[in-house]
Amino acid sequence: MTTDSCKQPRLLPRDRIVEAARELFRRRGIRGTGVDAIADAASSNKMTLYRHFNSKDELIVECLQRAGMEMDGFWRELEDAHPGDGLAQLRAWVRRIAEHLGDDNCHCEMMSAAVQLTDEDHPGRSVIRKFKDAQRDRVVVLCRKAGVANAELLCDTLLLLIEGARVAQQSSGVQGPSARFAEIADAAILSFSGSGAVPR
Amino acid sequence: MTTDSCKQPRLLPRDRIVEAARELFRRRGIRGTGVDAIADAASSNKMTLYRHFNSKDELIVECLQRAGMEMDGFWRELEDAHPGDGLAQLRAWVRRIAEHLGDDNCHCEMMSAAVQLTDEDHPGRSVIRKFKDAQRDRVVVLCRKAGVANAELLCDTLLLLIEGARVAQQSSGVQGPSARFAEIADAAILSFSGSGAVPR
DNA sequence: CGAAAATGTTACTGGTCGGTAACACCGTCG
DNA sequence: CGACGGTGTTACCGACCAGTAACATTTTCG
Repeated sequence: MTTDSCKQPRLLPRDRIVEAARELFRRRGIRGTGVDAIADAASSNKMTLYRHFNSKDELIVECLQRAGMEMDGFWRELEDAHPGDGLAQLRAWVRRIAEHLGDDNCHCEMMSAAVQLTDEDHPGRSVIRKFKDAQRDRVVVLCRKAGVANAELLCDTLLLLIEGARVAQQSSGVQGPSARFAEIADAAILSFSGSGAVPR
Repeated sequence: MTTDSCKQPRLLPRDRIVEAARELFRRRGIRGTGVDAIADAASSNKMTLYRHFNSKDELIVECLQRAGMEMDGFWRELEDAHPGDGLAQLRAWVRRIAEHLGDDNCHCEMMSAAVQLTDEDHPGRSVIRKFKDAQRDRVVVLCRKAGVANAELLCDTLLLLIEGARVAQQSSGVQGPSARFAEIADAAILSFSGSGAVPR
């Protein structure tokens, strides 16, 4: 009856709960999702949930950490596909983000959580903060490897464009400004790398 | 006791309620703010609230509409300050957004609501959508007036950068990528207007 | 003034929330 | 076999939620 996605392959209850929570948080929002609904969607129950997590907030933290780990794997794939080539990795990064923009899971858990976790002291906020800082470091290194003149500026430009594309999709739909994200981001990369070590 | 901001000048109860709601929505989130808290903050009570609004959702809609009207006034100021000069209006727009980025009220009510109103059919979503569409139309007209070659592309670039700056501030704080928003947006305007009908 | 409208007060409903207690079930391993 | 750890079930708690009813009070205005 429930729209599940992780019951068949008999994952451990803990993993089913986390994945069910992530999906529900995406669809209904964090505050709009009750622990009962999470336990149901995970084909488990509230008691098992609270045996693994002392509170809903702890579960939220785990969800964010897992999302961060998935992104880490994502970056590793890029490095494997274009080893040492910062420019190619940047381009591939932009392309894959653009591809996922329309998905139901568009990898915007961090962004959504950052907006929904209004409490400044929520434990999830430090997870978001650390992830974003690490992401920024990674991207700026790629920009340097790509040989662009002002690596920090291109880095922040891309980060703003990406976050903007994700949130603009929530506001204006897929036909809004985010539809041209790939085009815009590519142009940014080109303009920065073109003025430095110019390709072709 | 309560951190009010609109009780002294004895506004109408309806206006006090809307303004109190907007402030609480900003600080605690929409789902995290109860109607009792809104009525209290407005130095009013739940009954008067429900005499003016049939539901909390109606109040949310009114808050979004009022936020949109404030932005309209904002645009009118820009037109008055730089009549007919699209390029100057674009620049002033970017500058003022950058100035407000650090504020507690950074004019991101629409964006926050777009993320928090997870229900696709929530009446507030159409308000957001209409506002964003109108904003896009306005900006693209300004870009054309500014004489840039690809007005639509500069328009969407700026819109993505702005939304990105606002949400990046939630994720990474004021010292994150959004700190360089003005610099980045100015560079975008320059690169577009410089390559088309070049000034000077 | 006096009536009518708007506002305030209290108390209540039915539902949901996060979180817990007590107990039953079930597979694993000794 | 029996003990045990992980899991499921039911019921419950106090707090909060959106929304309403009945009544008292204040404000507005003819």
